[in-house]
Amino acid sequence: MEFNTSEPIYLQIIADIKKKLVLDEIKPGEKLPSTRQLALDYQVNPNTAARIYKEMEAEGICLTKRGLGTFVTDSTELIQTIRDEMATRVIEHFISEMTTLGYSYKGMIEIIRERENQL
Amino acid sequence: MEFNTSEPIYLQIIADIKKKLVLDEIKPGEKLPSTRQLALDYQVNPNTAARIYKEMEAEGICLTKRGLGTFVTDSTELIQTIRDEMATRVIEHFISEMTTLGYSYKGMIEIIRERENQL
Amino acid sequence: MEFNTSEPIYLQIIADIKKKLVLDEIKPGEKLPSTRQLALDYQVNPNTAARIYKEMEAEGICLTKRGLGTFVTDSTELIQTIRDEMATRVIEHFISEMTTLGYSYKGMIEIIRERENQL
Amino acid sequence: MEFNTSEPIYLQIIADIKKKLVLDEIKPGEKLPSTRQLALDYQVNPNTAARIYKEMEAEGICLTKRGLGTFVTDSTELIQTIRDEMATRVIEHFISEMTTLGYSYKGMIEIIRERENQL
DNA sequence: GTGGTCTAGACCACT
DNA sequence: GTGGTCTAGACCACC
Repeated sequence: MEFNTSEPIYLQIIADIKKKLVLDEIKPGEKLPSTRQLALDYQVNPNTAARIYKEMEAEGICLTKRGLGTFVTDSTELIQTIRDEMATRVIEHFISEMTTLGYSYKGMIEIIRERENQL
Repeated sequence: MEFNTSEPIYLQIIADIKKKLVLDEIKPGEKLPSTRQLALDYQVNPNTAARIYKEMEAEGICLTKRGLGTFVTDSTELIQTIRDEMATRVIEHFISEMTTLGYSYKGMIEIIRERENQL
Repeated sequence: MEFNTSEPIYLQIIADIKKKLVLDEIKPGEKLPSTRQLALDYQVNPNTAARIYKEMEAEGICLTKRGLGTFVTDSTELIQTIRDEMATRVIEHFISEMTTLGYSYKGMIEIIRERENQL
Repeated sequence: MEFNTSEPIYLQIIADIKKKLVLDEIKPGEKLPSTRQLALDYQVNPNTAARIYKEMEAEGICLTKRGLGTFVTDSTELIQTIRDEMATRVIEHFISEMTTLGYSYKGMIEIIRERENQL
């Protein structure tokens, strides 16, 4: 995985893990790799890996069981909520940007249709 | 203008100026306020204001004439290009994100329509 | 290092670093000194040092990894490209100037030979 | 004439006039345009035009006769000297730059020959 | 420890 | 008056 230099690495990795969750590549309740393994997987500092689980735990996405490891939440509702939150953020950002660029809602829809036809 | 604490002030101001450019509130070839004036307008340090114009000049959006001031490029083509580039980047980002979140093009259009009706 | 008063210090330092790069005194992918260290090395303000790396990053010569430091690009191709671009610029400038001064290509070669013999 | 934004306009114009002198487009002893006319010719501020003649006078290239105007020196020797000085500066700059880029004298000659053949 | 940003204030060259 | 550069020193996020 390549990192964008402008956004914090740990946030990029969290976003990556969330995507996997949402796309069901990681199943609810599944065990996540250890921080050491995570550090190896993403080629980052173990401190950074630890921070990632800490942040995700604070968000309720995963929880750490002492001596067992870190597990994804088994609440499918929470996963759905995450998905919705992510989508809402993406959409609001999109509409706000396009509006300042002078696009109407109609124009946005049109341009998405165009893209679809280009496939 | 209020600043978001997470994004650098100078980038927020650049984005603001670009918006004005794209929305034709600033005309091609027009003189921009002096760095000192810009600093007063946005309540920032003159140094930060200078940085803004330097950055924009590097992007080709404006050019400075020694002792005279800073001027927006008079190339309407370039302005149009900037607008198109901005739009393209926004759209591609949107589609890529929404696709990984499991949305179809149809779904995206639908959700935009919903937003429109909520206004 | 002594600075020429007419050219900005930060540009002189950038030129110095580029020279080292081109002459292979700095290897591709190598870590550059921290901004604070660079400031000490060249006896300039840390701010000026930071500006140097920022400028070089904009040129694609180096890239910074957050919290780790600044690294020279590991692309030997890019370094070669930089070298070629620098050489091309220098040569074209030379030929154009000498031509307007009334020199022929033969005359240019002759004068370089003379200089060589003066060593 | 287009101006380079990084070098002072008055120096660029002086260089331009010197070229004309060296290329014999301006003859020794010839009357130069008035500062007002010069300002119009180059589309610059009259202050800048005045500065140009002042600087050139300091270099001995021209002299102002009260009520008559500004005249180029009629010393062909001086013009030759100017030509030589310009050439020397250009050559030294070239050799120093190419040397730091790792070129030998032989290499420089070769590359000039190549350029000649490309014509 | 690393770079990124910002403020404050100074000096300079150019128009 | 205009931008360009530089110093000094502060705070922050990141690794």
